[in-house]
Amino acid sequence: MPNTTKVTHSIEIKELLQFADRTIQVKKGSYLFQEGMEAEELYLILGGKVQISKVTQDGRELALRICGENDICGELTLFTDAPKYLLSALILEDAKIAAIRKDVIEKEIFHNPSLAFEFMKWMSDHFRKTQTKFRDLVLNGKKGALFSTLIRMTNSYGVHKDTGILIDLPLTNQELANFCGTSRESTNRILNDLKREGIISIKKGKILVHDVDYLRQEIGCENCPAVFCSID
Amino acid sequence: MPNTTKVTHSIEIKELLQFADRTIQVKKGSYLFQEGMEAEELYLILGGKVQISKVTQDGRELALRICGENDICGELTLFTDAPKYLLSALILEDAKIAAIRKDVIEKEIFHNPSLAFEFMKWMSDHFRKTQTKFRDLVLNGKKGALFSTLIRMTNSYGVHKDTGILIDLPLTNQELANFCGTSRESTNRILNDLKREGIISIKKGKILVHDVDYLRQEIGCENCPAVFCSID
DNA sequence: AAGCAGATGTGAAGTTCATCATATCTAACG
DNA sequence: CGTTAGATATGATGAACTTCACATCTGCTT
Repeated sequence: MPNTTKVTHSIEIKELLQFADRTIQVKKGSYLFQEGMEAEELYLILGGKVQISKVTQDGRELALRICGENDICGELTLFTDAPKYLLSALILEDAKIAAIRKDVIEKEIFHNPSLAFEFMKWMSDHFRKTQTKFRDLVLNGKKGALFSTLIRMTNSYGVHKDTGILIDLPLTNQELANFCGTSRESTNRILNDLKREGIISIKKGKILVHDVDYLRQEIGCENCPAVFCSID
Repeated sequence: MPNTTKVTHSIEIKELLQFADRTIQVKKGSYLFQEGMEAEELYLILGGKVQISKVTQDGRELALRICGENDICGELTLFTDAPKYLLSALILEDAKIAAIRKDVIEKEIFHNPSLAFEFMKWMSDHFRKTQTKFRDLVLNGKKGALFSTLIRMTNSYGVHKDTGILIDLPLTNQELANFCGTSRESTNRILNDLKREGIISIKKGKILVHDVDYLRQEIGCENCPAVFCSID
């Protein structure tokens, strides 16, 4: 029975699009969904940026991901009868988004092995990203949390320049702090240390990382493939 | 096309057993697999306990899960061509374990929609557990990390007694600390505070939690279903 | 019963981080 | 161009946590 032939699968995750119910345009600053809202759809981002985060009872915010083109969000309640979103999705940049009904996706996955396979692969990759990210946060202190976040952002939204990698997203200190579970002030101090050491520089709210290797080394990065080391 | 009929699925995750290559007995103290080993199988625990953890370059250990009967481990490299285990699996209690070849599982999932569905459901649940656990670690400091770990252990391995819930696992301070990313000393101090306040007591290396609600309240627990709040 | 190894308990000192306070910078707008 | 709101920068203070050191306890072995 065991057979080493590789299973081949011919579709990609963005082909979920064909099961979309509708496509929507959402403006920067609004929410695609919020914690506690009835969860009946999951979303495929066609353009723009969406930040997924969790708000605590005492008003702090933990940012988890920034999704861009071809990312999926709102997937957490699939395969359960949990009726409500667990996280909130804030639009960071005007976005075009396909909405896919949960029941349709579940049914489709049941009948379409290629889609099921591709979706599982996505979940698996997504799990690894999340786990390694949190591992960095827990094991390397607040500095490590920030370094890890910066590295991931270079992998997801980095643009290569002569002098380093530009993270092509406008980010305030507070927004970065939300990804790290730190205070705005701590984030600011660490960023300034990095500036003084020439590791990064900041222009117009965007961070240019001159020396990613320094950041990697400081958190004992094991150079896992970039697909598992991203912020999306 | 959209149809609200609930998809029904008739198998459970333990039916993976039918695809097992072999069943093995593993002794306490040995490793089922270790980081960096060639990963060709995933495992279904039939009995005993297995702790999954990550060892850092500087020798610290972050414990992630304790798996018991009907749990799956070694699943992280499924659906990728990553050839090596990313974590280590230490046997805490003599275990009986079914080994299932990755290529067999991938193929089977491709051809068996019920299995695929059930496996996805497992992955989805597992993701939620992991994410909420880490959220607790990051948002509520080391004390919150320990409280969260204790709560999860009562859900996974708790036995109800007159005076509270007994976590039926022998755990040293160091082992608990490894789950929280803290030092042994900090864990010890927090545990002693809890003892003095009558929240817990410890007998023969096992923790009896008298007041789970106190722990829940301190970390702003949102009372999610126990299936998402466990340590396995 | 004595001895030993591993686990627990706890003070003291140092580091990391959050919080509060306040000053400065920057971009947008009349 | 001056005003203003929001963002950044930085000192000071205290809380949280780690580290080191050492004492004590506990269960196991001979």
